[in-house]
Amino acid sequence: MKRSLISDLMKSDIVQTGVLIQGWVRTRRDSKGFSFIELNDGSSLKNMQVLADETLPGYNEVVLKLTTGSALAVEGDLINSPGAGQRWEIKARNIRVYDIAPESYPLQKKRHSDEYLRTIAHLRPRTNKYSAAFRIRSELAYGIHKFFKEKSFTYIHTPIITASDCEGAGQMFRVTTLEPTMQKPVDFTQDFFGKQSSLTVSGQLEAELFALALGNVYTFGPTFRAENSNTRRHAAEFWMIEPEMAFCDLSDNMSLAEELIKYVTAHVMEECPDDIDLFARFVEKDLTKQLEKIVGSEFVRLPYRDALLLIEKSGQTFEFEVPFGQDLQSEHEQFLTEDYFKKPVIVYNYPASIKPFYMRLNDDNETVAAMDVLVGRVGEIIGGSQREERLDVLERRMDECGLEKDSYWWYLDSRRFGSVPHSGFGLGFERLVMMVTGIANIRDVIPFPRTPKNIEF
RNA sequence: UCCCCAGUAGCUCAGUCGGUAGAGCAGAUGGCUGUUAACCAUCGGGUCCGUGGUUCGAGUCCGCGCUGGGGAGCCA
Repeated sequence: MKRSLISDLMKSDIVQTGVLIQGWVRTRRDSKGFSFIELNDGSSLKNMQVLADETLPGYNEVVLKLTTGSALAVEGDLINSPGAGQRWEIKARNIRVYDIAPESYPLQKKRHSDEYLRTIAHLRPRTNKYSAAFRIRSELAYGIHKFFKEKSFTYIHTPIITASDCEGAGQMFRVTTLEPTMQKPVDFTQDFFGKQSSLTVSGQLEAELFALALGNVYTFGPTFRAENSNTRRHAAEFWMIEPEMAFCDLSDNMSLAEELIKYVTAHVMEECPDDIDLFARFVEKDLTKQLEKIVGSEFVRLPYRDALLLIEKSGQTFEFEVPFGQDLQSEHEQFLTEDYFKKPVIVYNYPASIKPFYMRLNDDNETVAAMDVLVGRVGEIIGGSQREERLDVLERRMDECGLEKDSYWWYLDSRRFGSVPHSGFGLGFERLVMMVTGIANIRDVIPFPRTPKNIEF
């Protein structure tokens, strides 16, 4: 008999005889002469209520011994449930036990704290909240590919191991086959690649090269930062989406960022209504309103200078002041997105001094064509810019940043041979999942999070 | 890396003024009921994070360490 998914059976219009479901027991309730078993197979939040009668073979030895977490196959008939609370149930004809979970099974049929579930990350996808989170994560990933496919972007796989150091994005993890040693200097000519190499902190530079060939491209892959960040929004290994578009200026870039966020948000609201509803009820009370706002309103576009003025004139007391030339603090971002505009805000034209070399210098010679998309609760979800396409300006900026130009010869070549205006950005995938679900900690939106001092599982 | 908070039963947590540990859930046993995180009764269950100190006496006070969380910075 072919296995049916509980999610499909729940949508059935008719009673069905002879169906097979397989899954894990969430709870069992006994009555005189029969038991109810709630079975979940991960296909959706919904459990199938299984009616197990005492006439079943092995009822006393098997059914009455079933514990939360046990694995079963149930053959039976899909019938209308006479009880309140569910439309369908399965009257079992045969129950096959794969495994009885012992009493040491760590998940109970009650609410656990996120902190505890993190210590059993191998089992937490069996809970409602985490199964919902990871179904949404999957659907978001699909939505992103669908968006770019519909816009005729080409999906590029940029390298994960790289030799380009200091791409402007922080500390990198070393990749080496050399034995660990405290001895210095290390002779990297003896190493696997004959050169010092690392895990990528961004696929952007490589994506730019492909944008200057294929027009519109994007990457979607893992990214690594060896920063000692201990916050709810940073992980050492995370996934990033990086579109890169030729013949595209900062304004087009912002438009695409806004369109992408709206598209994928609407996509999961459409495809995962039950899962979203769980988060709206139990995790972030305001979630539905927030998501509707994201999908339905125009994002604010605010030059950096104007952002400073707003913060100054707000009358609010902040812990930090923001003189020109410094980045906005978290509290300022929160003020803009949560208090003042109450919707996503794109801050652009930042001072060149706080942004990396590849961002295009504006005519004022002081700011660059950078943009950050800020959303409530999560903060910076996108960072991007128009890229510096003028070779002389780019080289000057690299000098100012103290970069070794020779090792970027291939990047600079793109400005020598048919250079054009182009733009792109990086979207933090985990932060997107946080935005859409209301989950507050990045460690809870990635299956097995990597953070400082944490690499279990 | 800096600042703040927490660590007590398998899980969630209470523990007063420093006087020797408790509830709910989970588990086991029995009962009841087309049940809905079922319900009722009984029972078992503790390295009070570790370490040193103060004290007649420390879960409780103090020092150090470990782990977790929140905030800040770095950013996606």
